[in-house]
Amino acid sequence: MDLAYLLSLELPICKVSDSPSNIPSIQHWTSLQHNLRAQLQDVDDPGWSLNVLRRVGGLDISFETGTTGTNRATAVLVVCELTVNQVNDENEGTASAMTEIYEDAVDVDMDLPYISGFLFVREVFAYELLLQRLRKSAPELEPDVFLVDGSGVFHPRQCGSASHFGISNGLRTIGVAKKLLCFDDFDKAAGEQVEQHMLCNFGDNIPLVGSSGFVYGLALRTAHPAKDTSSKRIYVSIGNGFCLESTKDVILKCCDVGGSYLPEPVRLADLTGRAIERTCKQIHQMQPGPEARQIAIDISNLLSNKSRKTLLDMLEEVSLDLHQRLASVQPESLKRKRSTVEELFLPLQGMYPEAQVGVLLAALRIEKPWAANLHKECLCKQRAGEAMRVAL
DNA sequence: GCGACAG
DNA sequence: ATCTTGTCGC
Repeated sequence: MDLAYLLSLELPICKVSDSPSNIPSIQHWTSLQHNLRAQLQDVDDPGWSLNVLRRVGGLDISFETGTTGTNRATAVLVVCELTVNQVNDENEGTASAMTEIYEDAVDVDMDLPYISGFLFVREVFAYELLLQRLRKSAPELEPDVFLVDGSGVFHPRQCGSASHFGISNGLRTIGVAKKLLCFDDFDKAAGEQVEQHMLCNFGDNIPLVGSSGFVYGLALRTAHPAKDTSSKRIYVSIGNGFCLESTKDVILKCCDVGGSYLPEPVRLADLTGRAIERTCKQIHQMQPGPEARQIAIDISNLLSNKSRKTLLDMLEEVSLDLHQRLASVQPESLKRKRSTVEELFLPLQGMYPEAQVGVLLAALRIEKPWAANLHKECLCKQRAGEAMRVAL
């Protein structure tokens, strides 16, 4: 850890003029990582096998674009279910696919800067919130394993954010990084060795070995050469609850179902976060203020693609002033069955009476084709804004 | 001494 | 993480 680098970030928790020993948080975080590392489980849970894998979670955070100053972001949890296709046109035994069965997003406010080696400070709090919300609203959908955008044991103290999240919450986790992390035991030279090594076929991999001999993880080719000619690979590491071999097996299973080099649940969480951020940006141009993010996230969380489409059609059919408040729209003017208006429009109006019609239309236009079959409970049964806004 | 460092 | 531009492929 380079202290000059840390100080140059102007951490709000310490003054730039402080001497290195006066950075309590860094020391605290470091010892927390050492404590957690001692509890890390790097062998398979008893009874684990790839055959029992049913659900896989993906966690990712997307950042606000454009606006300077405030550092807001959207954290997303997606849960996918592994489905075995009955129809095997080839002689292979199991052709499988992954379907999104759960999706949740929360607004996060990042006060703290990103510091290499301490990613957990920024991200794990949001992941824990998403976990609590999952356990509260759909405990039966809890995944068998969580894929975390970041690394696990591939870390200077062998406790990256994936391990941190897994150990703290007693979960099986895997770290999925898109870039190599370099530190004293796995330095730039070791990293270059790995990057130069060609990985040609799906599943090809080389270990990430530190100068101490410790195996931090794998560089893994996860794209099929026919589909993706680029040399993109991911760097996977044990998070918690698996050995490295099983970690690799789970990742490969999540990768050969989609068209990306990213495991499907992580890819979908990423797409969802980006879609929400795009919508936030559009809303923000019409109506500056913090409520824009909340509306975009609520609409994404609470309404299925189908319900959003219905509401959009309903509101577009009647000519409305985009600047008028939602509360001023007469439900009687909407050309839809009374039950449809009661289930969709009235709850929406109750949630955002003050919002401009144009803002709601923008939020309803969010595109998430990958979630086409995702079912959401009807709006009137949901409680709006509950625990959705957090400040980290 | 300088730059680089998962997201 | 995000911005950018062009390029390749379906």
